Amino acid sequence: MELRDLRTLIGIAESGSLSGAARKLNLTQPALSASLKRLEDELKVQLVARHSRGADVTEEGKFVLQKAYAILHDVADMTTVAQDLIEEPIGDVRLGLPTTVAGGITAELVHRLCTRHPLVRLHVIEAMSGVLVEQLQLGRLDMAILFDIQPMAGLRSEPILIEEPRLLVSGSHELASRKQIRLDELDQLELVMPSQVHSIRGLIDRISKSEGVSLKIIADVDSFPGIVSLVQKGYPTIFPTYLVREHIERGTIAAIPLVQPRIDWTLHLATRQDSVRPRASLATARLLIDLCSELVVNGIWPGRLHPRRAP
Amino acid sequence: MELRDLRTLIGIAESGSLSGAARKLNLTQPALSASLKRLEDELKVQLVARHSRGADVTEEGKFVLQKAYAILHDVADMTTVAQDLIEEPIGDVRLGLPTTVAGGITAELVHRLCTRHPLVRLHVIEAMSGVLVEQLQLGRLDMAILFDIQPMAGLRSEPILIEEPRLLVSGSHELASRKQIRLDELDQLELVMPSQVHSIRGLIDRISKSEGVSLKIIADVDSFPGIVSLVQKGYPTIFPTYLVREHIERGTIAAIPLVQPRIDWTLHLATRQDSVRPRASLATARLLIDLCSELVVNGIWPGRLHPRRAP
DNA sequence: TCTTTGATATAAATATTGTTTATACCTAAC
DNA sequence: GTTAGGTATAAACAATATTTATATCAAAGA
Repeated sequence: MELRDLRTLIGIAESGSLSGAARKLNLTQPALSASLKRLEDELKVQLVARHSRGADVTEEGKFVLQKAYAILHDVADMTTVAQDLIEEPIGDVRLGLPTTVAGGITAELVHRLCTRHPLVRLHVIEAMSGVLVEQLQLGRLDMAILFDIQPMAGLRSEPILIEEPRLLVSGSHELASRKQIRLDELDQLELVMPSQVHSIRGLIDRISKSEGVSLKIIADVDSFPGIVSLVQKGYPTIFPTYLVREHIERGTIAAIPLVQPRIDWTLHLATRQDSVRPRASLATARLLIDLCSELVVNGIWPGRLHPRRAP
Repeated sequence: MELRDLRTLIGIAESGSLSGAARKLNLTQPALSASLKRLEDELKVQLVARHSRGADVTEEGKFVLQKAYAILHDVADMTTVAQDLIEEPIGDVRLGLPTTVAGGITAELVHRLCTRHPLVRLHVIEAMSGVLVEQLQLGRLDMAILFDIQPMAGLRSEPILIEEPRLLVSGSHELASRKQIRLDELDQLELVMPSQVHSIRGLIDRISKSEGVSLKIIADVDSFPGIVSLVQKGYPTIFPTYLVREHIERGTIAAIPLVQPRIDWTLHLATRQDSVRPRASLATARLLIDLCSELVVNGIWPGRLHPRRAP
């Protein structure tokens, strides 16, 4: 089946005759006749009742007609999308970032976006991964960085990079000089962690359970500065290192790689796909991914590029 | 634009190369290449990045691809609908009927449907017109007979017949022998009527207001048998005559045509259009319309066919 | 009633368009 | 370097949609 014949059907429905449709579509009447016949033969339904004063769409035809309109409407949508994609990006973009990511990239991203795409206005919403997924689905966000996302209708997601969280201890902690540490060694420590609504906590809980290690978590702290100060006071945590980079450089916090098992997760950029004017989203996504890749390649953001991004 | 090229794009996306898509679509690689070029030229966007190891859909291409899937999905839907239309009708049909219609046609409709389309199960829901519209929109009904409907998304409606309500008085009433009556003569009478949620009452109210006639309605009665017994006790009403046919023949109720202004309304059959398997609905709709037309033509149902049904 | 008008159907010729064939070229992998 | 697997391009070819020309039909009007 081809769109040509659907356009024919619509033309006939709207003009009430094959000849009328032919005039409207700049074709001859036999061409219309043949086109309609093609469609009817393919669907094996009589769509149009021809008579000497014109032609009427049959009851059956009206059902098919309805679908034909929907299809051609979507086709028009598609060309609109394509048009939009080649024009200068403009409009609002609502970007959701998890706490552990937002602090490190927001400023630079906003700066680059202003420079490269001055007509795009960026709204950054910082929240937990779970909240971001919800907001995305509700349409309140255009895109978000998420952890280990599963495919969802209307969303397209792309892996960006793989992060390895580390054991963070204060610089004066007895473990501070360790080059690596096994998960089962942690059962002696009094840890602080974010609560289970954070995906990192969920991951740690799952892994420690499957490894048969019981961690002593003495407090759930859903505050990044709170966790940092607790680490410095002697309560270790397992956390991505990006945001504590300065502390590590100053030596006030040590970040010890975890081995056996190795723990990592993938950061994805998930984007809503239903927009009819997606160019602003697309431009932002590109800058965002470029920025993240750059930070990782330059070693500023500890982690490695996802294989699909750096082959 | 034609579907051929959209299929090409999807094939390339799914196989990761032009040659792969060509194999899958039973075409040669240059044909695919040309098809893709056509699409890209038309949309003026590069959809696929070609390289020596295959081809990747670009970011822009993914937006277009998404729409392409939607379109071809709808095309598949359309063929399903068409298939359904030529097979033996089967399934459940939920039909909504206003009170003044249900009593007169339900039995015969069920009987005919059982005979002609034994695989179709009919559910008749009797309710007020306003309720029926709601239920239709909510998807709880497949079709309904409604009064003076306005076009709505997802519904197709077709006029069936025009009813003229009459003044019903008891056989012994002083007006019982009148051949016709003007609306302004009714201001002396003590009337009963259905409440304003019924469309007949809304119509009467609008007309009497615009004609400057104030009717004395002494009770709102939302019960058909209630109204009939009140008429017999001496309180006239304005009502369709179909359901009181027997009373009229026995002379216990007289039905007096209203003139100046003439009052009428059109009964429509409204059908949901979003079903993927509409043949049962369609078959039922046809029987229903045939039945109504028959009753009108034979004079059993007072009214006249809509001009579009009886040219 | 006969003619005219405006519609559709059909067949053959034509034009367009998509497809294949043949070839060149590119790049990653061996 | 050679090979394998990919894409691009041009010309020949095939398929198919379109036009032209004609036949047919039904309703409206003389």
